[in-house]
Amino acid sequence: MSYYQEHEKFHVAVDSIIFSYDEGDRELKVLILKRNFQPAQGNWSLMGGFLKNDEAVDDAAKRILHQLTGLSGVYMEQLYTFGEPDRDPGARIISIAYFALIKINASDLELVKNHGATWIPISAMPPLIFDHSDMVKRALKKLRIRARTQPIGFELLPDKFTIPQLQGLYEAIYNKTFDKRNFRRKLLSMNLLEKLEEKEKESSRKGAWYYRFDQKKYDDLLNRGFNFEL
Amino acid sequence: MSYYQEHEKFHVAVDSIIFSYDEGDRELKVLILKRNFQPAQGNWSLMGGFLKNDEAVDDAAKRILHQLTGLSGVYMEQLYTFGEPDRDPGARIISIAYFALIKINASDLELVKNHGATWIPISAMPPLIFDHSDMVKRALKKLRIRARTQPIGFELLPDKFTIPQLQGLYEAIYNKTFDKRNFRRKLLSMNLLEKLEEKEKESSRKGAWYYRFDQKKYDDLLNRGFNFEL
DNA sequence: CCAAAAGTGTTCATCGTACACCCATGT
DNA sequence: ACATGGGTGTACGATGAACACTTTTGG
Repeated sequence: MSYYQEHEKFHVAVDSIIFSYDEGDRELKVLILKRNFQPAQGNWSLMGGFLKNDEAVDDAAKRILHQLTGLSGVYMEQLYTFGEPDRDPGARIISIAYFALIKINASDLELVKNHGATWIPISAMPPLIFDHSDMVKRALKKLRIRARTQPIGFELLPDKFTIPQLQGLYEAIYNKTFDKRNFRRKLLSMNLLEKLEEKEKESSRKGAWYYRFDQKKYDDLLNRGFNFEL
Repeated sequence: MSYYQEHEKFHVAVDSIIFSYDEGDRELKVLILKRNFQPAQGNWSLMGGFLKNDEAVDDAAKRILHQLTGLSGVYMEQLYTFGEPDRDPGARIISIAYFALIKINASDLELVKNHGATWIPISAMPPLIFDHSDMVKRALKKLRIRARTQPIGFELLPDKFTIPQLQGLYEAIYNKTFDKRNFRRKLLSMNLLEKLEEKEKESSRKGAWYYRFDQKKYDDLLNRGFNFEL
């Protein structure tokens, strides 16, 4: 105790890179907002907040996401801790960055009104305050690794989705196109998707079958040493 | 500023998982020590220390490694930030964990004397204080991913090493054996190793050729989109 | 009947994996 | 001469990549 008290203490913040996929323009987007306090007031920023006493860091990240979006039960993962002494000119802040994957339809309404937040395509990010652009860059890199290695793409789509939708998502994440025959075969060969008896009819005459990600099957396969790999 | 001051501050520590490879018994080892202050005095712990004002977090990790081993210029990577409120019963401490890869010969002497530190095989880790066992577990997982994905195995070997030595290292990391013909072929086919005109004669009659990792070649290949993959 | 997106099979090159024998040398 | 670890080549199956046509249906 007395030993601990000899040492300095620091402000600890959590900043979140919130991703979503917009099926309209087939782009991966990040939620940013105009900062409403000093320093750097009025500039673009990630959503963040300060850690509280008796609050786990994971919980702080969830709380901050909930404040902005009203969402909970969302996929979140700790990304990296940014601790340069001068990263925030206002004060020394240690920032623990998280990234979140949300379904864009599920929110989209209150948040824009309440916080002046906007979805920006990753291809058109404006400069962000402090080291927030680095955070986005690192988050995107990690997302690309994760999406190839773990079935988290589904976190960015509605529960029911079609194979062409899923392919569009992956093409947005990696910014490249895939052969639709190979893509479909590979995914279906994993036996992780359940085909529904229902078609999506908005985006084509013929209609595309809906599928659903089957978490149980995935857990089973994991236990047998299966490795997701796209 | 005044905005920042409304918020609580926290002790921030850095804890390091220090790996090395012991060619004697072909085991991957972690450096742990008997904690010499309360709470949990006398129990096994990772090496750690507190972050200082005006010190970057990376620098704190380097400083703490240097204190214990006298080494610098070592491969270190941030692992994860542990922030449960009650992870340390003495006080609320946010701990940023790093892992380091060192060449065991390069140190091994002063540190054991000065700090009561010991190299323990990962297969025989005793219980550690607080969440330090989780840290080791997570570090090992990340090391396994890294070693397959980036040429960092060499950080655990002397500059000159033989293919059988390298294979022994990878077998220790993954706790499985590899076919020596396939292992050799795969590594040499990457064109990352420079063969030296010198043999290692300790461990066999015939002797094994020394090789050296060629950082320039690797950087060149990286620029051409090469991906290391074992 | 036409436009527009969904859906389907095959071929080929590449890569991972399994596997057994000879080589060099110190004692 | 023999024991010990170092070094080599081949065959087979699996996987990833390239590629073009048919199907459905609303207008």
